[in-house]
Amino acid sequence: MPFGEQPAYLRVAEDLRQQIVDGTLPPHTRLPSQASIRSAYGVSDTVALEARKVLMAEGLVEGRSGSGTYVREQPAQRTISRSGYRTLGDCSPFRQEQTDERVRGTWEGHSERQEAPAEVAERLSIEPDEPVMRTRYVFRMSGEPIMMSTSWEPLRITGRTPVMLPEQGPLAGRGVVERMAAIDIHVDNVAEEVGARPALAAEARVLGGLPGHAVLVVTRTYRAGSLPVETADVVVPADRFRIAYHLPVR
Amino acid sequence: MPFGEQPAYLRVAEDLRQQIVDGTLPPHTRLPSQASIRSAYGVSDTVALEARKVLMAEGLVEGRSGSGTYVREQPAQRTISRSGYRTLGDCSPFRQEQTDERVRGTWEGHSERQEAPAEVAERLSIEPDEPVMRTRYVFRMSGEPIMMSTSWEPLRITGRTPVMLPEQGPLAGRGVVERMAAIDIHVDNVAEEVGARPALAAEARVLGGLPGHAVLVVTRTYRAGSLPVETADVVVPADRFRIAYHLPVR
DNA sequence: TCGAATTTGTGCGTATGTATC
DNA sequence: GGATACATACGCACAAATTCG
Repeated sequence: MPFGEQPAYLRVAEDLRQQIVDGTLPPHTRLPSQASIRSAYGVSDTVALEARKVLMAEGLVEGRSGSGTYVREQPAQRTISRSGYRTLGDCSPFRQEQTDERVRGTWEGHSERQEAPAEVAERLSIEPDEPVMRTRYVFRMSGEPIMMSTSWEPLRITGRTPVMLPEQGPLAGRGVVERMAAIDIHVDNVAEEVGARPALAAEARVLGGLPGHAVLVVTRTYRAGSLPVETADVVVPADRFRIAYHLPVR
Repeated sequence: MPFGEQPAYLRVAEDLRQQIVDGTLPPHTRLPSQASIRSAYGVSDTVALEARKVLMAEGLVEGRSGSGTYVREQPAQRTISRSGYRTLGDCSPFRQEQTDERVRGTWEGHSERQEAPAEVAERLSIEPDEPVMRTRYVFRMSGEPIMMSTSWEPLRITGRTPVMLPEQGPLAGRGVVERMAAIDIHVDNVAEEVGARPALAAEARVLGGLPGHAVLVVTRTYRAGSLPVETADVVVPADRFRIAYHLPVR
C-alpha cells in the first residue's frame, strides 16, 4: 500500500462512484464483474469485492446473485412537501409539490399509553415518565410502505377528551391541528428538524430498503404558542424522497 | 448458511447497531475487539471484521488502529436553522436556534462565469447553456470546514450590475436578498428541498468525513415572485448537522 | 431439457503494516 | 521493546442464482 495513498478498494470504489454520478454508468447498467474489475484495475479479488460492497452499502448499486451488479435508479424523485406557503395564482411553480403533498395513500396507526422517555419529555417540555400517548404509523402508497412515523402526545392535554386516541373517535385520522382544535387548543406553529442516519433493521424491513442505507428523519413538534402538543419522528428512505419546504422571505 | 437467515456478519452488525442506538454502548466506549466478537457470537475472524466494517461505513463507530473500535459521538448536535419565523417574546423556545443560525464563522467563495448545466437551467427557469455565475463556498467554524455550497445566478439578471460577483463590490457577502434588493429585485420566497446521499470523495476531503458517509443536501432556490434569481446546493455532513425549519400553521 | 459457464454472496486462513498501550 | 488490535490485502473454497448454448 503505497505512501499517502488511499486503500485500493476505496480508490476503485471512488472511480466507479464517479462514473455512476456523472452518468458514464447510467441506471440499470451492469457494473464490470468482479473478475473484470480485478484485471482492469490490477487488484485482487478481495479488493474488487470490497469496492462493490462499498457502493452497495451506499445504495448506489444493487447486486443480483448470478447476474451482476447493477446501477440503481438514482433520482430521489418524490418530494414530500412540508409547508403550506402559497404563491398567488394557479400558474405558481409549486402546484406540483402541492399535489404531491396530498399523499393519496393509506395508513394504519396503533396507539399505546406510555411513560415519556427522556428525549420525548424534553421535546414536549414535560417531566420524564409523565404519561403520553404513543402512536406508530405506517404509510403506504399503492400498497407499498414508504414512510413510518411515531408520534407522542402528552395525556396531560388530551387525556379524557374525545381526541385522546388519534385514530379513533369522530376526528380519527384528521391530523393534529384539527383534533386539537376540537378541544380548543389552537396549534399555530410547527418546528421541524431534518437529519439523516443509517436505517435500523426494523425500519429497513418495513420500508423495503437494506439496514444501514440512509433514511431521512424529520423530528417534528407542533405547538400552540409555546406549548408543545405533539412531537413525532418521521422516517423515509433517503434514496427515494426529499423533504420540500417553501418559505416566505423576511 | 441456513435458509431464510441473514448472513452472519449482518446479524452481528445489526446486534451491535441496536446496542449503539439504544444506549447500551454509549459514545466513546470501545466495541468488543475482533477476537471477543469472534468468541461471543461464535463466528470467524472475517465475519467479525465485516461486521465492524459495516458499522464504520455507516459512521456509527470509528476504528483506531492499535487501540480499538469506538462508538462515535452520535447526536447530530448542531442544527442549521433555515427559517426566520419568530414567536413573540424572548422566552420563545427558538432562541437557541436563532443563535445557531447566525453562523459565527468564516467563509470563502470563488466565482466563475459558466454556461448553465441542464439541471441548473431547469431550476432557474432559463435555457440550458445560458450564462450564469457560479460561486463555490466553503464555510468554516473555528477553522474547521463544516459546510460547502455551490450557487448559480443567471447573468441575465445580475450581469453588468454592481452585484454580479457575490463576493465583490459594496455588498460582498451580504446574501442574495440584500444584493438583489440593490438592483431593485425583491426576493420574497425561497424553496428548499432536503435530501441525503453518500458523500463524494471530493466532498469528504473538504468536510473531513469519509467518502460514502451520508451528507445532507439542501437544494435551495430564491425567487422574486415566480422568478428564480438564485439556486444553490448546500452540502453538510449528516452525522453532525440537522436542518431546522420553523413554520406557522394555517 | 440439460448442463456448463458466469457471477454474486459468503466464509476461511493468512500475511503484513501500523498505531496504541 | 513487546503485546495488542485494527487496516489492508491476497488467495482460496463453495453455495446459490442466473445465463446461455
